[in-house]
Amino acid sequence: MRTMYRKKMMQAKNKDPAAQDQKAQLSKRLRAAGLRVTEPRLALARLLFTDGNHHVTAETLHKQVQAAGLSISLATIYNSLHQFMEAGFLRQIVVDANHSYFDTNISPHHHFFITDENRLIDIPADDITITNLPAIPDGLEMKRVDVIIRVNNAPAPAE
Amino acid sequence: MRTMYRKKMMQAKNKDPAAQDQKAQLSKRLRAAGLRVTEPRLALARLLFTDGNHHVTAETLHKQVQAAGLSISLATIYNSLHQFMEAGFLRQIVVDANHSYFDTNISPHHHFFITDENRLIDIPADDITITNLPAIPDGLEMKRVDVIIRVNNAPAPAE
DNA sequence: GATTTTTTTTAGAATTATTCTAAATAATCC
DNA sequence: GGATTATTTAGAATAATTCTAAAAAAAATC
Repeated sequence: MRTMYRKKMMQAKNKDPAAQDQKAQLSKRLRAAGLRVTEPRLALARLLFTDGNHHVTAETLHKQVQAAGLSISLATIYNSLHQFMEAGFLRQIVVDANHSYFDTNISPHHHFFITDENRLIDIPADDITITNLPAIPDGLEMKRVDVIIRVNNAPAPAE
Repeated sequence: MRTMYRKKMMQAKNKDPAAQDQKAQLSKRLRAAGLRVTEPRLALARLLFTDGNHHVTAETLHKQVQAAGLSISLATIYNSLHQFMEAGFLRQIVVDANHSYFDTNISPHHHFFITDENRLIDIPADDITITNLPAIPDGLEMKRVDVIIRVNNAPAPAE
C-alpha cells in the first residue's frame, strides 16, 4: 500500500483509544485464524465488522474502501473476503448467478433478496419455521439450509 | 446450421410418428410463446423436455448437444435458455455464484444441491413445510421462495 | 534497530461465464 | 421462388473472479 497520505490519516485516526481497542480485538481475531495482521485486513475488518451486520460483494466493498479514502486493490479484497470466509468470519450467500455475496452475520438465518436493488435483508432463523424436511438422500449429509425469499418493489397503487 | 450430415440424421430420425408428434407439440409450444420454430430450438427442447425433469447449465446442455451428435453454438444455447425461461418453460435456480442453472420443473418446489457434484435434486413443495413466514417489508411484494439444502458426500464410515 | 525470512499486496494478465455483434442463414409469408 | 423477418453463428467483448511475478509489508531473528 503506497499512499502515505492516506496511511497517515488512518494512523492519526487510530490514536483514538476506542479505535486502538478495536484494532487490538480485530488483530486478535486475525491471529487466531492464522492470518497476519496487515493494514488492508484491518481496514476491511473495520468496514465489515462495525455498525452491525452487512452484506457485501467485492465490488460494493471496494467502493466502500474508496469512499473511506483508502486504497486497497480489488485482488486483495477478493483474497481477503475468501480468507475471512474460510476463517469463519463471513458466510457466502448465493442469490445471483453472477455475483458472490458475503454476510457478516454467521449465525443461521435466511434472507429477503430485493431483486430491483440487488440487496439482501436478514430474516432471523426463528422468523421462519421449516418442518417436515425431506430425508437426506443416501450417502449425503446436510451442510446448510438457505431460504431465499425474492421480493421486488410493489407497484404504487393507482390513485 | 451447416452440418448437412447431422441434419439428415435428425430428419431421418424424425420420420418416426412418435417423434413427429413430439415435434408438432414442441412446435406448438414455441409458436404459442411467439418463438419461431427452428432446428436448434427443437433440438434443445427435445433434450430439455423429454424423459422427465432436468437441471442444466449452458455448458452441460452444450455437452449434451454434442453427445447427441448435434452442432449448436454456445451463443444459441445461452440465447435459447433465456428465451425458454422468459416463455415460462424453464425456471432459473441460483445455487452457485458462477453458474446459471435452469430447471425444467416449473412448478413450485425446492432443491438439494450436492456441492461435491454441482448437482441439483428436486424436493417436492409438499415435502417442506414453511410456516410463520415473516412479514414482507413495506413497499415490497413476494416473487418467490426458494429453499436450498446444501449437502455433500458423507465420509464413508470407518471400518 | 537492522537484517532476514515469510507472507501479503499489487497491477495487470488470465480465466471463466455470459452477452454482444455483424454477417450469413433459416423460417415464414406472399 | 422472392421478399421479409427472425435466428444462428463465430468470435469479440464484457464482467466477475482468479492468477502471477515482483514489490512491499509483517514478523522473526539477530
